[in-house]
Amino acid sequence: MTGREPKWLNSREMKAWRAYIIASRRLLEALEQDLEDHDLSMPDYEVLAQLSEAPGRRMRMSELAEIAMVSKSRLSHRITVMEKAGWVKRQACTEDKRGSWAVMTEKGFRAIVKAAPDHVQSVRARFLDQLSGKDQENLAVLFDRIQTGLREDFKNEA
Amino acid sequence: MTGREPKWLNSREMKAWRAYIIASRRLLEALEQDLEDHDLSMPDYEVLAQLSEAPGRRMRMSELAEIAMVSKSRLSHRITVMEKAGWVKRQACTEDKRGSWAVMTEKGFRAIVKAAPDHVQSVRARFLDQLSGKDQENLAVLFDRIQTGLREDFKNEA
DNA sequence: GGCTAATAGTTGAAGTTTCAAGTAATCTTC
DNA sequence: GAAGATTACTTGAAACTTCAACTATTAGCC
Repeated sequence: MTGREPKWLNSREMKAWRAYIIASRRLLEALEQDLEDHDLSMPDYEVLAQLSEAPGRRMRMSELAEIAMVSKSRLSHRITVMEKAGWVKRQACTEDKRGSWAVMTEKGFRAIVKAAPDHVQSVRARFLDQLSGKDQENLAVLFDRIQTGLREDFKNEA
Repeated sequence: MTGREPKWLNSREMKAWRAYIIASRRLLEALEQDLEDHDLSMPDYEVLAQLSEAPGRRMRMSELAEIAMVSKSRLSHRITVMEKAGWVKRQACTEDKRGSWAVMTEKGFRAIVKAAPDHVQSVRARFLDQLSGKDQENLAVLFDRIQTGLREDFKNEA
């Protein structure tokens, strides 16, 4: 199928990959743990943060799913849970009757406003503070490049 | 609780953080998808890869959980599934009767040997090839630093 | 030895995510 | 204007993860 010699990783490559993947896993773990104080997971935080910044603090489900990088199905389930928590409400969409709005409640807004500074502080302490300004700039370039590279499917290339 | 001014992210910080977190999510997604051809998730791959390199291709559950970075409970469940797939077997540990060995079967070994080159190729194409040698070295340093920083709980510092 | 504490691992239940299928409305096109 | 395709979203079931509780064994200690 993949007719390539299995070119193994050299020491430099191995170090880069392992440092990245292990640190990333642990970093995410730590950030999730920090957020637990606010009864939030990272994806849930992202959903609420995006919603809080949307005009009228409401957003169509599809758009919210896209921008928060979760599947539509997952968002739907998650919104159901958040509705029970009283953080959001669903509202029928009159312009397009197939659609529905996710609308942030006052309670939901208070929750995210309370969580946000702690989360930012957590990101800062655990990630940004470990990097110099120059490091941060370099990193942004590298990861933008990686993301761009993902658009091509490497298997379909000669 | 956290008596700090909510120091927000500046543009440079925001770019670094968002580039990193978004690219990472998508990268992981892509790698997972590549592995699907072999009916493996990344954590399962990690478990089997570690097992395949262990002496006698067997390892105590606790050690395996630790080295593959999964919880003991999760590993136990996962091994149950892998047992059904015929990739590993559990074996009672005679030295310590509380313990048990996860032992890789020949079939499991063939599975990981088949998956490994593709996975490495996938890591290479999607991650390493986007970085120069110097980039890779820098990255290893940065992420090692981040990981080290995680050991301290930032909330307990003045 | 015998008591307690710690360790190794499993288990079942509860919560979460994914997947495929379903409903309902809108768009397309002839 | 009606058939067929597409879009928006939800749903239920299956698979997976987490969590707390549980069994069995070993280690520490007086």
